[in-house]
Formats: sequence, structure tokens, C-alpha cells
Amino acid sequence: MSKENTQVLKQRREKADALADLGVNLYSNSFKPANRIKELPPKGENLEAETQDETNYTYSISGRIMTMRKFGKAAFFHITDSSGKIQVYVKKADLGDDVFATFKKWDVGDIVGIEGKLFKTKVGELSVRADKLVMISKSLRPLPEKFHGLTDIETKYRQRYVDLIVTPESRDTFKKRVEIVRLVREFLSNRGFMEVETPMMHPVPGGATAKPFRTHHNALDMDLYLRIAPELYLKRLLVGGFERVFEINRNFRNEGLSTRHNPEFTMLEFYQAYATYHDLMDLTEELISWICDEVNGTMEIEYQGTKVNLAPPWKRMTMDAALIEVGGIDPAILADNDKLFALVEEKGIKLEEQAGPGKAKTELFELLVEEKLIDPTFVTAYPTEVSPLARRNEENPDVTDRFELFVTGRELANAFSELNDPVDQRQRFEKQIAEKGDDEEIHHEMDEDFVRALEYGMPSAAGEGIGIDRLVMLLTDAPSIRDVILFPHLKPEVLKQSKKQKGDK
RNA sequence: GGGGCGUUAACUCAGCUGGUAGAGUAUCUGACUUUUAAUCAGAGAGUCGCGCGUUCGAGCCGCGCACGACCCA
Repeated sequence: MSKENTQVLKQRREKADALADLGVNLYSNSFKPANRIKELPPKGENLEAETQDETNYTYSISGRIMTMRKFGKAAFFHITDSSGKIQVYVKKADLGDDVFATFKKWDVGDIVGIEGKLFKTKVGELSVRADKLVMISKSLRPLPEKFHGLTDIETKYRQRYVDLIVTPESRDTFKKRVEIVRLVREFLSNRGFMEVETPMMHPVPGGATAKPFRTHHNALDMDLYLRIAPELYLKRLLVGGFERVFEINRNFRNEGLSTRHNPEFTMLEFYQAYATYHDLMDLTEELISWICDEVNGTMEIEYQGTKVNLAPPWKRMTMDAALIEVGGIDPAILADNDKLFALVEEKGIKLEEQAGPGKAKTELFELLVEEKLIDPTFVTAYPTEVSPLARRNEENPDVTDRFELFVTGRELANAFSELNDPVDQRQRFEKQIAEKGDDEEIHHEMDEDFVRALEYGMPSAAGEGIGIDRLVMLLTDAPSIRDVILFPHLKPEVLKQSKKQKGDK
């Protein structure tokens, strides 16, 4: 790479070599900080400016140098560890000529250990006056310019470690993500759900309609698919008698990337025996509003400049009602299939040959309603046609006992009372396979074992999936899914050197 | 898949109707023992994403490609 030979890198190497020549271990493994940086401010709370801590206690801390102001015979710098940031003062007279000479070769970015005593500067900033310095890891690359920070979004995603070093907001987002996932586990665990792990590699991809990634097991000489959803395995556990189960793990979909789609994304799915989708609406609004309150201290948040109120209760409406009330569609159109298809055509929606009225309504909903649902809204009574795994409504078999949750115009959760009639399930699978459509990659196949499991008897149940990445986006005000995934998928970096001709395709 | 946008020093960015490249930060050297975007003086640093074309001459114009971000499907 051309970047390897720049002047700055060369100078950093030379400096490191010079330090090594002075007998300094550039990658010392012997310094163990006794204190975390965040412990120090309370200790120095009562210090006056320009005074030293009278206890004369020696603290020991370590961290990365983030700023550096050197003078002839002294210097100030800030170091950060995972708990905070503090200023260190280094003075030639305190350290002696030899040690100070090695200090002269320290740079922003180095990871160092410090022992020293607390004092306050004349402007009152709590600082550590160093009497021992240890190099723990010499940095050979410069950090991004400090005033603007790291603004190049590609570097942010590609070199997340640099982003995490220099962007506190990014660190906060990922800490919040961890907290959100922890709270989900706590909430479900408190309600008697057990967390399970089901296969990531499926012989038959199922539980959703999506293009799978394919892989191959050599010893068994068989193709496998990275899972597009864990649903069918979690339901097998309901058959087995685990009445409340959940899984938080990755799903993989071999489709496009966008601000809302990453090929691997994290999904929460949970199943509760003897519950209905009504119970899950209650659970969902409690879960999400509670987590929001825990991590943000309020249920009224802003997402990308739009106010969103997550305080329960949340709106609940059927898809037909949403089409009428939010989408502004005349109820007479919904009642008449000819008029319905005419409207679909008028809106420029192209439907497949075999698409029925349910598919038509769903398309209209996506076009006219979704983006208008800002505050959390449960949309219920999804057409059976688009819900192959959901239980039919007992009064109206054209719709299912299903809801999707929309917040800020985006789908955040999908749930339904589960279909547990093996005969109906087999027929729906068969219908799906027959109607496969022209997309070869959407791999519908009969999951015989799943149907067999249902034949043993699955309790009535309701199940739900919540996109964790999207939930984190909402609660951290992140505009892109890449902002909440530590290492989002990017095309491989092109190294400047390798410029072989590869233009043809 | 389509549309326009971006890619210039390590980082953040300027760069006029086409005339051989600029700033701030960072780095290096010197001065400097309470600074905090330290200051002052000086210096070095670039395959202008890649390729082809137009032109006497291309960072700038045209075409293609790569990567990225956005919008649309």
C-alpha cells in the first residue's frame, strides 16, 4: 500500500527504534494499573486550584495518549482508559534527565502506564503529576486530526477500531447496544423465558421469505444454508415442551445493502405457549418502552429530528383500518376486488400473476401507510395470503392473528398466533412451493421434519421477532444500520498497489 | 438494477473560463517548567482513486472502471 511508506509512518518507526535503543521495552507487559481513571475525580474533588493532594497517595493508571502539549522541560497530556479521561503532568525535574529523554519520544496514540499524585492546575483541572512512566504499546500510526475527528464514513466503518478510539459518540452507541440486549434478556428471563441456541446452518432454509446464503459441508457432501430465520426450530422446542423460549442471534439474507439492511443482522425471536398475539402486543409495548426508559431515561425520544413517544399504550389497528384511516383509501375499494386491483395498477404497483387481494392490500399498505406510522403502531389482521406461518383468524379466515409493529415508518417487529395445525401447515407450504414465482434463489422447500413435529402436537402459542439492529437504531438515534453494527459489511478494500486489469465482466 | 454525488498531503478540506498543487491540523528541527485546538520561528511531506481519450497542455473536460455515501426500485 502506498500509505505504508509515508513520511509520518517512517518517522514513527524511527522514533520507536530510537526508544528501543535507549533500552525501552516498546511493548511492555508488566504494568498493571491499580486504578481506573474514573476513580480519580472523586478523590480530587475538594482540591483547590494549584494545590497538591495532601494524602500524597500514588495512583497508577494506564490508557491511550489522546492529546499532547510539550514544553522544553515539561509536558501535559491526556490519557483515556475505558472509564474516562484525565490529564497527566510530566516534569523533567521530577523524572530525571534519562527518563525525560525517553518521554520526549512519546506520541499521541501511545498506550502508557502512569504512576503519580493528584493535583489541580491553576485553572482547576484535576491532573496526575507523574513520577513513573511506562511505555505499554508504542503506536506506529497517527490518529485522525483531533479537531474535526474522524468524519470519513468509510474509515469509520472499515477501521472501526480507529472510530472507537477517537469518537466518544460511537463508543456510547455500542455500549448502549450491549445494554439494550442485556435488558432484553433480563426482561424475558424475568418472565420465565429460556434462552436457547438453534442451528445457524439449515438443510432447508425456512421461517421467512428471503434469499439465503449457501454453503457446503464437505464431509457430509451436502449443501447447507445460513439461516434466514430461527422460527421453525424454536417451534420444534414448543413441541418438545419448552413453553417459553427465545433466541438472540444472527440471521443471514443474501440481498441488497442499505441504511436498514445488512446481510447479517441480529434478531430476537421468542415464543410463548398458550398465548395469543394480543398477549404479545402487551408484552412488546412493555418491553420496548421499559428498555427505552432504562437506557435513555425517558420514553419520549427523537429519531433523526422527529419526536417519537414510546409511552404505552400504543395504537392498534387492523390493516384495513390503517389503509382507510392513514392511507386515505375509500372503504368501498377495499370491499371490491376489481376496484382494489384497479387502484393498485393506478399506483404503479406491479403484482405477480397469482397475487390475490391480500397481496394487493399489503403492497398498498407499504406504499401509502408505512412511512406515516411514526409513533408506535400495531397493525393487525394481515392477509392470510402473505402470512404462511400465522394462524387464521377464527371469524375471518382471509386474515391471520398477526401484527407488525411500526415505529418511525419502519417495521420493528412481526408477530402472530402460531399455526399449529399440521394439515393446514403442509398445505400452505405446498402452495408456497407451487407459487414459487420466477425467483430461483428464494428457496422454498418442504420442511418435512417440521410438519412431522407439528403432527406430534404443538401447543397453541404466539411468537414474535424483533430486529435488534433496528431497535438499537431507534433508541440511539442512528441514521444507518452500519452505525449500530461494529463491523458492517463492506466490499473488500482495494489496495492501491494491485491495479491489475480486471475491467471485463 | 437505475439516478445524480464524492474520492486532492497522515487527518479535515480549498483549488477560478484547462496553464504543472494550497491551507489548517498532524509530523520533524529549534525556543519554551501550569498547558488544554499551547505559543513562536523554520522545514519536510502529494501516482490529485485507477485507466483510456480530447488537448500544445488535464486535479479540472469526455468515456470506462473501482470504492464509498445518499435517493429510487
